Amino acid sequence: MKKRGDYRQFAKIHRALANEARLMIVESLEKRERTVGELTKLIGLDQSTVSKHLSILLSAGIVDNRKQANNVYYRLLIPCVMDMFSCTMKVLEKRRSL
Amino acid sequence: MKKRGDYRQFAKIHRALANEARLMIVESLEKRERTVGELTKLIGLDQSTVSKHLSILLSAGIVDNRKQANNVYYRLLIPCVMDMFSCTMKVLEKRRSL
DNA sequence: TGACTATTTGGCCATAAAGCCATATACTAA
DNA sequence: TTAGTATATGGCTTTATGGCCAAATAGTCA
Repeated sequence: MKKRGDYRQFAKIHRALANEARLMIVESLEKRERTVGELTKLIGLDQSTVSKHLSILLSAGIVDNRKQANNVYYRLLIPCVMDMFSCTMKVLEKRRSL
Repeated sequence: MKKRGDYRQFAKIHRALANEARLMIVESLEKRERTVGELTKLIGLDQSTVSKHLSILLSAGIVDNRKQANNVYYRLLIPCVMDMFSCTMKVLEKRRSL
């Protein structure tokens, strides 16, 4: 990690994960792909809001999508994102132990 | 990862890493602790700005500090944060390959 | 004590993020 | 074609973020 642009990209990816709703989305995509409608029901925010969250995850490169009939299915592109969560969890544990 | 509060905490940690300057700070702390002054020189932003970035990392539980004479030394509390970067890098690689 | 150094805090401004509603687009099915 | 369903986009408001400057605080050393 050297160039200025890399930092920018890294920051963008972390920013994409810096929101409760998007974390819920990513976690729910761990097992299988889901439609926007399913995710909207799951998250409980306005459909347009969920759509915007998805476009943020998409442009960060964390998810991918495919269109089928009326639905757009989103899937997790980078499984190691879930591993990041285990580190995040360590931060929480450490903090609790202080 | 189940409770609403967990998502909030996770988001907070990722938000702390969602900024170029803070990423530079974290990376520079990988090898050794550093003073605010050293970090300020390294980052090239106003010293007060760097101080605020440090307090964000601190309250996220990512770094820790100790005071010695006139200086405050910051150190990386959770080394696995660096591992997260390797996943972030994978996101970038995947995206470039599309 | 007073001057000096290092760091933090408060105030302000400009920009970005997150939410909703209303509307537009894309596709399906009759 | 028309109606219906699923998703995305534009506009708006509120709140958060990131930067700087100026001032406050904490510690050192004559």
